[in-house]
Amino acid sequence: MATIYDVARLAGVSPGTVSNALNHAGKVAPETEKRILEAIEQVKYVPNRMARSLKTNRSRSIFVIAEDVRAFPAPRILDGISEYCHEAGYDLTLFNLRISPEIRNFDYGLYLGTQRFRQDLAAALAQAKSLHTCAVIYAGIYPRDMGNVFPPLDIPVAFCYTYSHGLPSVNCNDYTGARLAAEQLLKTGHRKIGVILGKTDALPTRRRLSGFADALGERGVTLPPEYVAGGEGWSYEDGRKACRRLLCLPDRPTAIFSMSDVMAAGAVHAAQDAGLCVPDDLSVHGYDNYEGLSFFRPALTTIEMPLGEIGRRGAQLAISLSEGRAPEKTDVLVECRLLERASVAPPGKG
Amino acid sequence: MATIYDVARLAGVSPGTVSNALNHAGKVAPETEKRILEAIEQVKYVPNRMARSLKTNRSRSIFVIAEDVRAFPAPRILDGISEYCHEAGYDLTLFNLRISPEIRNFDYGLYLGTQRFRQDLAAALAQAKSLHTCAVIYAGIYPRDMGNVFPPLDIPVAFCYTYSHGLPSVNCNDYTGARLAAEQLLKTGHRKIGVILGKTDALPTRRRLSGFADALGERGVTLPPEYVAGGEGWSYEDGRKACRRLLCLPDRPTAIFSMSDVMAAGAVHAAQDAGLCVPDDLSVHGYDNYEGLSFFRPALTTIEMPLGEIGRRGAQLAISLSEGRAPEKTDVLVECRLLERASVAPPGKG
DNA sequence: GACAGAAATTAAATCGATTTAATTGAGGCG
DNA sequence: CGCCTCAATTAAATCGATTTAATTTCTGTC
Repeated sequence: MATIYDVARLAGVSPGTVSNALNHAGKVAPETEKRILEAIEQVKYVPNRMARSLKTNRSRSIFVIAEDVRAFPAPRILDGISEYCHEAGYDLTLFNLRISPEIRNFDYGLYLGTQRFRQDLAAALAQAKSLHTCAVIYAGIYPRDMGNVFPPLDIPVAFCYTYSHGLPSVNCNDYTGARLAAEQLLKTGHRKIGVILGKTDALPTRRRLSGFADALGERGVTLPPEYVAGGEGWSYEDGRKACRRLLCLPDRPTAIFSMSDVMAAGAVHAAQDAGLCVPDDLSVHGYDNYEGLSFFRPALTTIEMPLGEIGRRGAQLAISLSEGRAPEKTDVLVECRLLERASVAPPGKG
Repeated sequence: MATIYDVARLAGVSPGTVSNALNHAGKVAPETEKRILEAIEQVKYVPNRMARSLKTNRSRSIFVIAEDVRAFPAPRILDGISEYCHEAGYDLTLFNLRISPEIRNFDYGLYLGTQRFRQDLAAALAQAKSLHTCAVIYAGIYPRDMGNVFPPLDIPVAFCYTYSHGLPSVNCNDYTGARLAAEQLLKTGHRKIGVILGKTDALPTRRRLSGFADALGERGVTLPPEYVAGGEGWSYEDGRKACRRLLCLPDRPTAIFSMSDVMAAGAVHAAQDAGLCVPDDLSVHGYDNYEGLSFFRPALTTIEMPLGEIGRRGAQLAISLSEGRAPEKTDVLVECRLLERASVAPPGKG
């Protein structure tokens, strides 16, 4: 590998001048610069980032800790992070916590309190320190407060799809997202609308519920307590069970807003099992735009979360922070988007 | 940040001794080591990887170039790579080429020949060189030969889910994978079996076809030319069209082997549109275990590709290479696994 | 008690860049 | 012509680790 000394010798200048040509445009005479550039080309010189970072104490690298890189939502967030980092000239080191699917579904909340999780996180952060990374991005699989488990750190941190005390974070606006769903169902003509909640104690559940109820209320539509089902979790089975409950009601809803697509899929199947056709007899509105259901029939009308944007904004936040620019807002909320597809139709057709 | 000098001063030794304690077990007297370890603990010393790598000229890092980190199969491959790297004490720098979904579906082959792709790849490799990364892993979205576009490199490279001339690579065994599917259909009692091909010129298509035909042949079952459909692409629509064709046959097959799950989904819908019930009237066997169809009903019987394993073996290969150990095999094929689900049943029930 | 040899430790050089302070050279002006 | 200024360049120090060669300390033996 060619070094800056090789380039300097070939161009007949000192290493300092080569460095100046590379890093401080205008400090070197044009014809000298030209000679240097030619020499660089000739010996195929690529600066050694180790040496540079050692001297400058700035690595131009971002350290991403992902809870589970394999599954939704991580890949899309990672894509956004990677895109922004690339544009900003940073490179990206990835650390996957590898929270297994079993843990995700069954004892995720518990897991975060375990010794094992703390150790893995500590190992990740030690690696980040050791690499003298400019900033850390923590990308969660679930919006929640990491306050109890994230140790204080002397490197700037941004949280994507999670948050932690007052630290910078980027999340979806669940309140307005749920409003979009409500408005869509109202617009389509529904007045008797049921809701399938996510896990009750989860923040997104509460925010989505309040957005949804507010939007209904503004149009004079009430949400009776018996129309609100679910609350145990986010799974297919949860959605199925909750939908069955709603369908047993004497005056059953004509539409259901499910707080996740996976639960919506369960709800659709429950309706079908009860002999109902979706959307003709019952409309089902999802949330997430979960890619695991891209071939689901009927195609789910849903709320798309801008995960790529979350990653991009997270990276932006992290890089601003590391460059000493204080961001104007540390708690960024990005807006969701309605995707009109086939699972919502006017009521009373069937 | 504490340095090795701080530790040395606090422990009353020289920096060299601290370094020895850390890197050459047994070279330092036990009680000295204990003092050093305490000092490290006390000042929270974490070695500076820049400085270490600069001196040793070994970064203990792996550079992963992914064609599209957002979508199948990259996340699962990345997970495997990340797992192995972590175990081996390497860190992982990610570079996403960001091949967009439109390009993937329409002019992917063409795209690889473009100036733009070459430039992006060159940028990635320059970054890898600049970071003095130990090895590069190229993770494709599609098994094919990168020979025409991958420039010669002075860093070891391993290819995952792609290959390049005689360079080390890890792929799925398409031949035995397709045999598994054939054996499953035969075992279930089918004798009239149609095939929906992937893109004709793709290597997986040819390998899967020959495995499938061989397995049938060994049991005395022939694969008449009119039972082989598709060949244009891998999409839902391709599967749908191909299935329609097969169902129009005078003596239509009782089972169909589709070379991708997405095409299998199209095939199932084509059968349903033709008034057939899957699996009672027609069995459909998929390939890939594509997660986008995890909620598809009927659940697809399919061949699972061990993508995590591909990543793990790729990382293993890359790290062996970088440490100067020549791997015994440079063209690794990992075995697929049959997933029995609901879309395959004995014939003649309907 | 002297001395060889082994064990433990250290001083100093080094990796490849950046940066500061010093130096050189050119041009302008009285 | 001499002096000052400004631009361009360079020499040398530095970042924080590892490593080599040198040095010190310790042990055992005759």
